Amino acid sequence: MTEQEIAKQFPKLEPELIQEMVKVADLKVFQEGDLLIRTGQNIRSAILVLDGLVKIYREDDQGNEFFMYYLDAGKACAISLVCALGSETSGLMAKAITKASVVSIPVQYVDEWMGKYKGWAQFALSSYRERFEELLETIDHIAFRNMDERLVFYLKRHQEKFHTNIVPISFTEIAQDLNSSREVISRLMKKLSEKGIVQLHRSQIEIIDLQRALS
Amino acid sequence: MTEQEIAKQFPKLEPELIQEMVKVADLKVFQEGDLLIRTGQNIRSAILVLDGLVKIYREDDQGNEFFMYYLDAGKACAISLVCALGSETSGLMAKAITKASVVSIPVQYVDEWMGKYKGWAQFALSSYRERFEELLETIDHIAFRNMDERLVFYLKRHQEKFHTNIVPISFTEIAQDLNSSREVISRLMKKLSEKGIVQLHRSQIEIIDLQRALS
DNA sequence: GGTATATCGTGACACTGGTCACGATTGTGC
DNA sequence: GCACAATCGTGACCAGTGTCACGATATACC
Repeated sequence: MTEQEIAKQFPKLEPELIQEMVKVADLKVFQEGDLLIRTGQNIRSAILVLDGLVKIYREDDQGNEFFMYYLDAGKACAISLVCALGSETSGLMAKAITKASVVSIPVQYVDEWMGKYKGWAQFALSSYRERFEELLETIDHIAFRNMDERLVFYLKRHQEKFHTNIVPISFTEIAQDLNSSREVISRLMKKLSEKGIVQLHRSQIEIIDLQRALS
Repeated sequence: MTEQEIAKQFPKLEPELIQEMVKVADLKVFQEGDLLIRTGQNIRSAILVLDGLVKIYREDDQGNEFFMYYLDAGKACAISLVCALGSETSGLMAKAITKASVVSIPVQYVDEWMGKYKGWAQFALSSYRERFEELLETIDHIAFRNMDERLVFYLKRHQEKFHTNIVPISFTEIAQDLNSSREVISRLMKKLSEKGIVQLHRSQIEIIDLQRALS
């Protein structure tokens, strides 16, 4: 982990802060499918994503999981900041869906740097803000929208984060992410393909034109 | 607005900060039913609740509103901090449900104090954290629970915030808050009263024993 | 090639919850 | 008392979606 690597993804942090970070933080590399944060785990470090993509889920006591949002390079897990400060456990799960490098910062520094480096405080705040907005958007969808609209939104988010029209995710996994069932996704996907919005292939979906879903 | 009043509700803020706050902030008093924040409004000040109770809603473009949480004395509207900093508009609505006194802090100070007063930065962060947790809890309910459980949770929150077993809210309003319909609430309430969990009176509900709802 | 596994399609059915229609009850203002 | 509004109850119906059952197809591994 070099200062350049961090500075590139987190340009708003002060050089001195980055120097200190290199000294005290760990670089952790996760492989595709690895869990960064497990439900119920006591979180002891804040997490900044240097590279790769991480999926954040909410999990309830019955083991239902619900996809909330992606974190990519330059983003921080707001929940890890929350829990780091409070030493609390969380009902959250973070999973690497590509190979991912993250900077892991021990609890005490998260707090200490808040007063010491203005850039850090601003970074933490804007992380909260962005995650907060995403949560609100998520609430909108589950509160006000039907499954068909939510599915389109799901595909759209994937398209935006991966910059590709190929979604290599099985219906089963999509169903889990949306807290639905495979059969429902299957039915809705059929409708989307009939409308020419997507093309279905085995184990992957090709997005043709999501705009058309508005009609 | 005196320093004592503020210090009483916000004991963690530095005396110097409170002095400055008295100088630059406004005290606004809202009557029951008044809107503090309107959907789509550009928010120009952060809001701290000194007294009374405020209800926070999410509203979508079709005018559906969805109750998220209460703010009481000593709490801040995290969204007003968000939007204050970013000068953005929000899809949110804040309504006074009792007579409420709030401290209204112009945008520029919200940001300035973040570096100047450690107590302020910590207060802002912990506001985010608490609101974030509440949002997660809200997501749990709409994602994983049925309307009957959500209704019980709604009553429970009211009981906790108001410290009373009398809920003076019409079925129509509860239905709006839960993004449901009056008839559904009516049916579920009947079940709850048959189980002895609540007693129904005109325009108000008496909570008898919410614990029993678990069975 | 053959077997196991993952993935997907689909019809039948049930349940939750939203909508409609109508009426009953209670409170309010005159 | 009387008109009116707000509140609540309830039956009928329907749409969305979760569940079950079963089969079809593709992929992976031996």
